[in-house]
Amino acid sequence: MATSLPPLDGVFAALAHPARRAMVERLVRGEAATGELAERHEMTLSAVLQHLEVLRSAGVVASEKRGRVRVFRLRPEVLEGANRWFADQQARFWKAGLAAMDAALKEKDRG
Amino acid sequence: MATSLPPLDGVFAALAHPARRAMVERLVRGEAATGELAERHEMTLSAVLQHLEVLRSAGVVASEKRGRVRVFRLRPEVLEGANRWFADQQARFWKAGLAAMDAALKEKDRG
DNA sequence: TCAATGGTGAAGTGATTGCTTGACTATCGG
DNA sequence: CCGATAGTCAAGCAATCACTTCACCATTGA
Repeated sequence: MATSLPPLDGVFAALAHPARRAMVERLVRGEAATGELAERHEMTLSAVLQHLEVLRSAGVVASEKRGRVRVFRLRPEVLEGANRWFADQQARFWKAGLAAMDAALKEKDRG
Repeated sequence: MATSLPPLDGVFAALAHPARRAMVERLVRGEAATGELAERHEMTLSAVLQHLEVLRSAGVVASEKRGRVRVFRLRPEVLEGANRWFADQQARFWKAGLAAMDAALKEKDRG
C-alpha cells in the first residue's frame, strides 16, 4: 500500500510562491545543493533556506547532508498526489456536464 | 489563441485552504449560491464570502447576481492550467530520470 | 591550524491572512 | 409598504509569511 501523502494544504501553499516553484522546477532535473538553488534568486541565502524549509515541511522535497553541502531532491509522488486532486475535479466536472446536457435534452423532448 | 490564464501564484494560494477546496469540489458539480456554499462550513457567512472573494480574484470562479442571490460557477480552464504545470514537471522529471539512467549505463560500459 | 567556503539559527519587521462582530443594503412574497 | 431572506462592507485582531541582518558552526584544503 502507498505511504500516505502529505496534506494538500501544505503542498499547494508551498507551490503558491514563484521562488519555490522555481526551485521545484530546478529539482525536477535532478538533485541540487542549497547554494545552487540560491543562485538564480535575488535574495539572501537565509531567505532561500527558509523557502526550502517550507518545501521540506510540506513534503515536496527531501534533503541530505553530504560533507559541508546539503543536497535536495524532489519527492515526485507528492506532485503526483496534487495532480490527482485536479484530475478528480476535472473528471467530476466533465461528468456533471454530461449529466446536465442529458437532462436538458430530456427537458426539450418533453417540452 | 488561448485567453491567458490567471497566474499560478494566486491559483495555488487559493487552493491551499481546505474550505476553498471544498467550495471548488462543490462547484465542480454545478453552480451554487453563496448560501449553499456556506452551509457545510462552521464559519460566518462573512468569512465564506471572503473565501469566495479569494477564489474569484484568483480567477478560479466567476459569479453573477441573479435577483437577491449571487450564483458562483467554476472556471474549469483554470484548473486545467494548474494541472498542466504538474504534468510539465512530471514529464521533465521522467525525462531527466531516463537520461540519468542512460548515463549510468554508459558509465558502466566504460568502467 | 587557520582561512575560506557552505550552511544554520534566531530575532525583528512590515504585510497579508483568516477570521469575528456588527451595521447596512437589496430583493422577494404577501 | 413590511418583514423575512440573502448578501455586502468595514473595522479590528491574532497569527502567519516573506523577508532582512547578523552572529554562529562545520568541512575542506592549503
